[in-house]
Amino acid sequence: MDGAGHRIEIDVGRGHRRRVGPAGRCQARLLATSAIHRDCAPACRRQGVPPRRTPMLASRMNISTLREDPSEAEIASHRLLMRAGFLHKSGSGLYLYAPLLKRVLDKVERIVAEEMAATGALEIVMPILQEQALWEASGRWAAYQASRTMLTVRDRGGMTFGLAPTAEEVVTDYASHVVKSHKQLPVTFFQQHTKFRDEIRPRFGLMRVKEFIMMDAYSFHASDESLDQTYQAMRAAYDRAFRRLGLEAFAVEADSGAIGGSGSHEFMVAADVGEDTIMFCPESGYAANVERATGTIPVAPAWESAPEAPLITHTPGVGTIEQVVGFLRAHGHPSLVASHLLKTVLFVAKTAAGSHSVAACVRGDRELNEVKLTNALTRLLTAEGPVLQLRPMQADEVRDATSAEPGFAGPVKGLKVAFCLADRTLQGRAPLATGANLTDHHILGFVLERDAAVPVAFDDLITIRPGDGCPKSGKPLQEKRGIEVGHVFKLGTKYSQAMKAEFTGADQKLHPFIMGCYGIGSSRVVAAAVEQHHDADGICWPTSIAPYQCVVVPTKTGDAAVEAAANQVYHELLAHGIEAILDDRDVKPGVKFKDWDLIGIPHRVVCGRGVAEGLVELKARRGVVENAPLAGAAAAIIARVRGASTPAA
RNA sequence: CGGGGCGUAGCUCAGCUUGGCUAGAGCGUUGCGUUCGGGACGCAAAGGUCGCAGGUUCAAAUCCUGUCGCCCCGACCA
Repeated sequence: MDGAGHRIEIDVGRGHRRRVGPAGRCQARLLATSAIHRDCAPACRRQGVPPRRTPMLASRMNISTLREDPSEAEIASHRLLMRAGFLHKSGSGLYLYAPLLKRVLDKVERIVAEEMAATGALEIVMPILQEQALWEASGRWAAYQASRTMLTVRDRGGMTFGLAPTAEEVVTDYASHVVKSHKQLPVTFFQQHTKFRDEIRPRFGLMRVKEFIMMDAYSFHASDESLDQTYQAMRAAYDRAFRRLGLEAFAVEADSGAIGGSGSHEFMVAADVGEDTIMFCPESGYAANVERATGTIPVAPAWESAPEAPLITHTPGVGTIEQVVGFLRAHGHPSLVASHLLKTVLFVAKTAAGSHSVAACVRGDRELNEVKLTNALTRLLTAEGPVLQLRPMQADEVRDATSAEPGFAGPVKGLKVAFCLADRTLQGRAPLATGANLTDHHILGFVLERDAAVPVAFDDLITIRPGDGCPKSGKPLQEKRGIEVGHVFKLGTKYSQAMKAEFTGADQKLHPFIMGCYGIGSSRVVAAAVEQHHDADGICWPTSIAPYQCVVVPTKTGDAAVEAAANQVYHELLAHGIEAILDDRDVKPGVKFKDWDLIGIPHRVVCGRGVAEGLVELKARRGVVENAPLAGAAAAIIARVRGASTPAA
């Protein structure tokens, strides 16, 4: 089979020169190329042979570049992937991967798979349709229905299925059937498959879509130490994979969200268009998603004019923090600042057992972090399972809970909520001002631990912001934006316990698996790579994931010497396993240059005016033009490609 | 789901306010010719149920009602 492939290539080379027909289209070329596609490439793929020798003529590649940006595309990756013809929108959040993108994605998946396999992980394929019963066994059906993340479908028999947003249930069920003994542990399974999430709002092209491709891995362990080892091995494998992918990615502490579990890190690619905010400390190396970040905040200056005892004060029409501060400063408290206020935000929290009203108190100058509140509530409500949904109270619910108009709530007499939490920075006996649960009134000189009319649980509830102290070094934290391209979780026994997935330990007793899970958004990696590697002319693919490594551009169609030179370089490259394109299109050179810059092929060989003197031009996508002798051109490109695709580890 | 915007040729958009000729332009596509180193030029051509449905009117891309879709800002996540 291999031999046949080679022979066909040579045929292409020979038939290539002869021109037939007035438009300069070459019949022999056409036939030979389609023969290759039919006979060689699929066969190679079937045998797992890398598609390295697939010859490619630009005239047969269905290149469809756009001169203008599609109106819907806002960020670079979306804009450029669309313009260069990598992507076609099929529906909102649904994309067709064009031939060029398929090649990029294949390379991403291949690198990820190699790094996973290098850790000893075993590749599998799981179904995308998952039975409701499995998800009920883990207890996640309700949560995913509540958040409406999972799209459900029904078959003709009336069975309900979910479209896989992730696969903990399926793989845990699998492990429980095939892993019986601690001697088989640890073991890690992974797959690279389509995931579906019913996104509230798909956006940014490939960045946030309903259907995407993700590598998801799941590890099973007999001990926490073993989980720790694999968790660290996975983090290291991610580092290697992202380096090979040409991405600058870094790990940050993260919230584990709906997946659950104890420890969790996200892998971020720094980008201004990223949807996540990261707090970090250059001093200590601390980095965390703002959903999760902790830190120290400056102590509020003393409020000197505070009353000794709680004092109900008429504050007509001032419901917001700014208004209250302004009013009180004008009425006898000129030194009062927002940090002297206690802000009470009211929520309704839903669990499997029902709904609860919740009051959350934070210092007036700080923002409440709803992720932290959700987690704090979940800890408080251990018996009821996790908080499935947290939403702010509507105005009429606020009136019911406080007997006052919105804007005057406080943890004082008249507050009717099931739970009251307060940020731990409010601990201590400093007097504050807070709503009086009475329209147009606040209470001044309020000391939370002395005067609260409801039981208060303290927890970390505020959103950390730049300038707050790093929890490790105490130095000011900084902020940046990132694209989440990967995530690692320690799941513990959350799923194995719920689903009774157990193995026999050395003690001859049954134990639930201790689990970890790990994901890399392969299709999002592609978008992130473009965000990180582009310029005004188009995409600049890292060589490791470029759809092709080199393009050979003859600038004079019809000039026999130029075409011969281009053919020679092209076939030399192919013969050495370089993924090369020959731009045989009968268009002006400028069109070719623009196209390849936009598409982002890393290396270019131009055969044109220098050919008469035996010279061609070499140019890296971001480099400058260099002249080289025709005879050494292919070798030079080969050296560049090889050098780039094996980065120092 | 709340707030904002948009649906007219493959793409980017004019036209709509103030209803009225055969619905336009640029890019792209096809043919012929001239060109040929950074998105050439000339000539010719194809391509539209103006998102869909209903209404008002002698007459609707244009006005009204409904509906569907898409995009942007906020709450979910790889």
